[in-house]
Amino acid sequence: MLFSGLPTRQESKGDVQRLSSSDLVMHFFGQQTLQSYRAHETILNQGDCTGYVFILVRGWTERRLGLPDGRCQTLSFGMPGDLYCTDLRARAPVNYTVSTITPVTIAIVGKLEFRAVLTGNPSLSRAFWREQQASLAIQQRWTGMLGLLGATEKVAHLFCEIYKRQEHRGGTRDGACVFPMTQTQIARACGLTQVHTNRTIQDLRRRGLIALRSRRLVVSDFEALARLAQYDCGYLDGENAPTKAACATV
Amino acid sequence: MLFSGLPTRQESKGDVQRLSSSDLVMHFFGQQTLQSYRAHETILNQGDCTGYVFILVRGWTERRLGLPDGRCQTLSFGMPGDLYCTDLRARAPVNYTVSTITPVTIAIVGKLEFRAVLTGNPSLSRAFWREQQASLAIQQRWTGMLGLLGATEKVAHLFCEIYKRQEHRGGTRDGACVFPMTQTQIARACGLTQVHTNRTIQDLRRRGLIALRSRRLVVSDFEALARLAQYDCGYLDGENAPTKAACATV
DNA sequence: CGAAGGATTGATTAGTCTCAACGCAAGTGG
DNA sequence: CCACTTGCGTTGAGACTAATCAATCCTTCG
Repeated sequence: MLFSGLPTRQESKGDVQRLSSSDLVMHFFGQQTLQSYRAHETILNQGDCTGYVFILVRGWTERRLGLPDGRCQTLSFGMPGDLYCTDLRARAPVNYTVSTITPVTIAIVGKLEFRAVLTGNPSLSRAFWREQQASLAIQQRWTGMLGLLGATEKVAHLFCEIYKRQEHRGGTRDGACVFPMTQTQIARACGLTQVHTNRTIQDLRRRGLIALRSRRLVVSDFEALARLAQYDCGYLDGENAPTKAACATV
Repeated sequence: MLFSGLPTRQESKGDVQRLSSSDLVMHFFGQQTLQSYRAHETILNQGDCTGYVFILVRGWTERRLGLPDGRCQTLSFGMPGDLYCTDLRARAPVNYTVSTITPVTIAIVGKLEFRAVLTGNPSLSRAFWREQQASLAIQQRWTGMLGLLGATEKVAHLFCEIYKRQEHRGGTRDGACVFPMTQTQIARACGLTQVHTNRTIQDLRRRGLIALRSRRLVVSDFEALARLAQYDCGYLDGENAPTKAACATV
């Protein structure tokens, strides 16, 4: 989300905390390499060591964790502004695989250069840190969801997250947004079978909570969906306090 | 893990990447406030906004995510050296609850002060960043394990993780280590029922993979346990490359 | 128009949860 | 020192969720 202002250029003012003032942007956009991928290609392989940071500029990606026995689980979906390979040590291996869902453009910045820019730029540095905090928060939330929600709730939660993340960047209209993932990909993210995911989605449709067709998601009643999914959007931007959810005493 | 050298003082040399040189340590240990808790107390509440960073100095903690409906899921276990509240913005809310498993001592450092020290100290700053990366890696791994492992594998995976994390700080002897969590707490971490966790542990015992009694875990054959759990220790220290696990093509 | 990938349906099975007890050990108060 | 309490671990039976296997249908795209 660090560079979420880049593609649309709409956050450039009024939000002091976010960094999208053009001089910061230019630090990278003057010197970077852009690279394009088609859908269903692999950008990074689990175990790779690269000297670059990857900034997703256009398109959607999927970050997966592979197990020795071949199974794999999606850890997060990426959309423009997301970063990969943020471990700035020169030869740090990544412990996930990143592949494209749609056609994708990424900006590649050398880690050395990236570090140099950060060092000379406290506000960029702070934004970078915030970005990292947000990733961790999302990942924690995802852990929670997988651990304690049932199938319907999980899928609903994913819909909520994707919808809200797009709303943040102004990517929603009339309760609808882009949703390029197939049911198989949803399944991998929710730790379910593709078949069961299908039945789950049908269930959500029948209840009138969502519509999903031709790569678009329509959420007519977000509140209802969020209630079902126990979704709490507080974690996405660290600004709003999350609800102080009751939690059984240990 | 940032300050993992503190309690035992055994990493102070030879490891350039880790920071435990006493001058760095003193930055905090000269000025901090120490605070003690008994077992089963709450240190931080989901939704709290504090101006402090918490450094776990002694004991074990549990970080939980609570849902509106009261259910909760453990996100990670904390042991000496772990940090909480690393979002350095003054009034950032935490989106998890931290409570003690054993008696605990924590060091409390004001965020302003913490930031100031970081700013003047690139190597500490880098270590802090690494620490954050490690948390994210652990959280990703946890997400993966909840999503795709079965009950037995999950529990085995948790045992592997706890064992390895202690091994890193020299906390193991003859394949044994401290393990203060109850079966209920294990269950909350693995997204299982306490009852089912119990049967699962019995199963692991019967197979001769572990022994667990009076708050100690004995792992006679780590390799076997790791194989069952699909455990790959590469992610704990970013130094070793994780295995390039095969991952089905998208 | 045919091929391929994605979505849907049905029948069956495996894994996990739920509910309900009971056992055992450590700690507490009389 | 014993009776009581409390927390943790263990066991059993039955219900239910989600996985598996196997087709079939629909849509998109070359």
